[in-house]
Amino acid sequence: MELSQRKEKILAAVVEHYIKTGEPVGSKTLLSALDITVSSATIRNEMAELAALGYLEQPHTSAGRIPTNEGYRYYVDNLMGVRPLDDSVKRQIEAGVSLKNASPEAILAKASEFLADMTDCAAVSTTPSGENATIKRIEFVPVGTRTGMIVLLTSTGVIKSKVCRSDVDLNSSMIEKFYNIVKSSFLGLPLDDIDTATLQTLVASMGADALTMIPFVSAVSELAQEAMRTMVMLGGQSNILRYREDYGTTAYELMDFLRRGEPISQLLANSKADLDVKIGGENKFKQLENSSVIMAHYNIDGDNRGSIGIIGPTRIDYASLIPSVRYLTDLVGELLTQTLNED
Amino acid sequence: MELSQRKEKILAAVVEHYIKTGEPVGSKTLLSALDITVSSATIRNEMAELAALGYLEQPHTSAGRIPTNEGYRYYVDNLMGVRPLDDSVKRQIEAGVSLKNASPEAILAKASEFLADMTDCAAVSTTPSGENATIKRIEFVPVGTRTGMIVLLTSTGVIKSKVCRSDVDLNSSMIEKFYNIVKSSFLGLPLDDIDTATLQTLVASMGADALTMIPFVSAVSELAQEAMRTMVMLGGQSNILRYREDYGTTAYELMDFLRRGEPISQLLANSKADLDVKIGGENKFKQLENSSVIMAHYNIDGDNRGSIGIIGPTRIDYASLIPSVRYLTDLVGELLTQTLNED
DNA sequence: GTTAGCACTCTTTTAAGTCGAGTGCTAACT
DNA sequence: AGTTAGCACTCGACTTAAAAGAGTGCTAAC
Repeated sequence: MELSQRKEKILAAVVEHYIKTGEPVGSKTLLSALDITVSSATIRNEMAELAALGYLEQPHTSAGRIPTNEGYRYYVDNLMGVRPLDDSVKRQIEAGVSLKNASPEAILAKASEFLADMTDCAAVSTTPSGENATIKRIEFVPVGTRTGMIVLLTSTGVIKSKVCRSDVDLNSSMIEKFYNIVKSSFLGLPLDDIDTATLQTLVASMGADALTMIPFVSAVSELAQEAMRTMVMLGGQSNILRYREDYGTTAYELMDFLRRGEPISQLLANSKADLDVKIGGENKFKQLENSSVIMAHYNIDGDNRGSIGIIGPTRIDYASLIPSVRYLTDLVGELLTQTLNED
Repeated sequence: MELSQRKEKILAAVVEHYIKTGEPVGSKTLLSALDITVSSATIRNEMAELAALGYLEQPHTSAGRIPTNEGYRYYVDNLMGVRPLDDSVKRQIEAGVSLKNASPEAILAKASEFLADMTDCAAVSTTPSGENATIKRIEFVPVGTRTGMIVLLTSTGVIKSKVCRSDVDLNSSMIEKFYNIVKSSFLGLPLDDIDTATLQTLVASMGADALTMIPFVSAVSELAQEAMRTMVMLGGQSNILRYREDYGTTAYELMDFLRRGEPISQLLANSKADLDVKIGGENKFKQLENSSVIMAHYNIDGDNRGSIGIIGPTRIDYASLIPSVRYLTDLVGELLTQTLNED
């Protein structure tokens, strides 16, 4: 659908004004905001046509126009000027995510917290997917006579630990056996290769040692499960209250939706594009009917590994927020790549 | 301040009715809720006196009475029947906090989440204070040619890890030296004994090895700092919206207050009593002017170690929530004690 | 194709009036 | 002295009416 240049100008102005004020915008307001030398009547005509095309709508007969989801979409796809980020903003973002020697979880948690503060939206991020991760290292740290702590380190830098309780007193030969099993059967193994079937054949192959080793092996398997699960980091839920009246659903429902990480991670994972903007109903979830999501993927070693995004009202400031999310996400990707390659 | 038995009965009825409905309660309503055989006029007289004493107040001239903070206080201290918990509730709580082989952090996070769901309030918990914790174990896990991961385990079950980057390539003698230092200088040491002064004397005593060992030692010190810092676990922020109109401050301010863990941990730490109820302005923080906090301490090995609490409107249901918080907190204490002693 | 003008629509604001819950007070009663 | 019925009074909540204001759509002229 091609629009005349003037229509585009008007649509852009409506979107931008509405984003800024939250008020329906009328023909006169538009006139002063626009550098076009036409009368308000002309603008009214144009707006009527834009409304007929589905880009604008009226809350009620005698109010100004507000963009429809399609209007926003057209604006984001064709009209929005993607001005490059200000250097000061860049530096601000850099300062916001830099964390020395931190774990991936900590970096991502910090990133969503910071992004939320910066954008006044709720922000989410997911930890790197465990899909292509392998087991890099497993350590056993004895703690008591029958207990020890197993520490698992993945190729994506995730570290998980778990207390493991043996059925008999520990001794050095057991520990040695455990390390042998680790070496022969776990190290370098993709996380998602560890399922009950492979575990069973492994246990079967251990013969007499099986009984004493089972707690260790199953602990490792549980750790692998945990390490594979992508976690959702949430930040700035309180910002939802900032634009309360813009979210169609009640603020409560939205917050509740965010709290359950599951749908969020689905939301973020479903998008294939490098940077994705979902406007209103474009999201599958009805709780997000009146919300927009701006999300980007970060890469580790060039591999698409996880996402960072913000959730705001549909009248979110796309033009300035999209570059910010993009920049921050790239930065986090670099940071994570760097952290992991130093290991 | 001693109140006549009838006044107490009336005060209790007002408090309980207001807690239940949120509406100011008048003399006639009270009459039917009370098993006293007096007229509404008598009740009015009594209520007027209770108001003069500062236990009740009127939102406006022609409305019923609501309790003042002093009224709630008197109710909580003298009137509230502390009926023992229902067995079904107990079992529910037990199911809510039980988590096998979990870290203290996970247990506490789960506990506040569960408590929030159960009480419809926001819930908080703090991780065990590092005050009396000692270093139980330190492990070095080599990961790259110059990097490794240091894992620190405290006597309170906290596990922290950090990447450590050496200035020169790692070799086994360095690692051995590190373990010697750990053994002689760190193991068993209280976390709060590790300050820059002791570190400096330690480094000084190492002579020629100082240079290569500094990254390791300082990583250990950072880990100790981290392990000592009590963390605040937050749950059920969205519940704040449930009683939005009851919180004097805006919901936003309150959520924002919760988000910064610092004041919360101060709040919880400041109370010395085993179980503490702070009503409205009794809290130092102005964001909590119209909120009540019910908090309890959990003990590990009989030692007061951390707190769990809920934050709700002043018209929170003290009588039934206090025992719940108490029970859950005790349970968590037992669980943590058990988890730690098994190690 | 553009524009001035104007009637029309619909929300928001303001004002006024009514209703009702609940009180405080007085005077009588036990 | 304590209790109670009765009643005037207060003040918010709700209803209705009217006025104001913003903005449109349409028509007719340019």
